[in-house]
Amino acid sequence: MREICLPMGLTREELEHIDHRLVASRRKVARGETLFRTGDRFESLFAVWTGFFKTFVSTKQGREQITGFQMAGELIGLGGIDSRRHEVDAIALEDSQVCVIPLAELEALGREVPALQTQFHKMMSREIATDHQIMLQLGSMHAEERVAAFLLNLMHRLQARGFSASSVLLRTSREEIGSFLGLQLETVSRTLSKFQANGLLVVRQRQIEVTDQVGLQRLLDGAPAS
Amino acid sequence: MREICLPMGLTREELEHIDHRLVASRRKVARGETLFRTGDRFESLFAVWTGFFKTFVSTKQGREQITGFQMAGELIGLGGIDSRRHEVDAIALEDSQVCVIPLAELEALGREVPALQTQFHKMMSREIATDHQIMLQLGSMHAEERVAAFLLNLMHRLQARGFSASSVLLRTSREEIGSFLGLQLETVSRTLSKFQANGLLVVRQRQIEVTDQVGLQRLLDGAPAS
DNA sequence: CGCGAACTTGAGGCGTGTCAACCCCTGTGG
DNA sequence: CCACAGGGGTTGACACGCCTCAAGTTCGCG
Repeated sequence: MREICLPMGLTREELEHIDHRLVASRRKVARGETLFRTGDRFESLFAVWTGFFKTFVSTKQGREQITGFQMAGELIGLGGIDSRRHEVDAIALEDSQVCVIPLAELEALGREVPALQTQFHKMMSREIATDHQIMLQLGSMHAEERVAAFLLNLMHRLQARGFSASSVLLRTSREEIGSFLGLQLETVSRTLSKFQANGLLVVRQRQIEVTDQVGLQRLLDGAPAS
Repeated sequence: MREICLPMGLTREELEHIDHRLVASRRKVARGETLFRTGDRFESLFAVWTGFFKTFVSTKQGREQITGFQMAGELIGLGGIDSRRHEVDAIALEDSQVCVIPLAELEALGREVPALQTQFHKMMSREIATDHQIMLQLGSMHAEERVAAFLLNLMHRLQARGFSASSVLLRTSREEIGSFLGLQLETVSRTLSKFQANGLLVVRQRQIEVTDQVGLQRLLDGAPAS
């Protein structure tokens, strides 16, 4: 399987056609390093190749809201196309590599290769649908439901990439999880402790062993917490 | 000025080329009527032509989170492109008309008219950026800040369409505002009453007269409520 | 004109925020 | 190899903002 940066259901010929034209360059981003900042001029999208990122918006007063965590195969920067300025900060949470995808190139190639165009639209659409689910969490769920949803979502994405079905190594601090979920870090910590007390999982720092995935899911399906 | 459904910075010739090919049909949607439901097969986007809509996601238990209110010139259904299924319900809040835009047509035309393609990408991107701002509200703002942000956003969008700068006729119930902001309807009502008591605005049912827009903005910029 | 939905307002409870103390890892330098 | 520093994490006590429940009012619509 050829290495590609946009994981798209394209034929081999289409891939040959695209590949080196689309991905202008690779870029390494060390843990803690900033990929781009809010207000930076937008020219390219970034596809995560290896590693893990967070993106966040902030208020003038410095409050931050994490808008997403991105792993291999996911795009960063889609919100900046409209204004030609990035509207989030993007920071690597571990040593990472990204593919740089100039938007102008992507649009031009999309005109030649309809399957690429369609794939791009699907990826934008998926981000919108995902964001709506996050709104649902932030707007209508209690702390335990939010944390359960966060863990399950992370597990599903890791499983889709071939990682363990039950063991999750968080790349994020409690504070970052809290910022994403609209909770304080203490609430995240307490919730994880409670899940452990209830036999749903075992916490060891950032290593989470989920022993009862069904039980976590049941929290989301309306079962009252015990 | 010719009537168009995608308000795009296109030349006259480009418009001639597109218009009747792109907009397959118009559709009237009466107040309270459903445009589409979650799970419905996705084939077309909808551009609001006249009127006002809400979109919302729901949990299995029936909790609802409104993900947005759409007015003239805004697209509905972008989140359904990826899965080919709608991922929200869309309901008209007043008698409305929408343009039906088959996605296949839009993509095909986008290949012929780059400016249309770019415009479409911008509109998807704008939805993403907007959603991030909503996450910021839901995740990190207090009730008063959320209501202030909601009102200011509504005023800006109405002003951009040539409506009054200070008088807003809400098309939404307190409950719908609360669902959008992650608050209970009583909290919305109380907050509006408090704003009135503080001289920021005058509430008469769904008619809001904003008498101190700067004061509302100051609430968002970190001034403590009085 | 009258019914029901929408809205307002109050009282009290609860979930999460806030503040603080302590612990546990990790990495670093002696 | 150990001592130490420091950030990240856990846990407790308390406060408070918002939710919940309830009653009463107003308005819109049939």
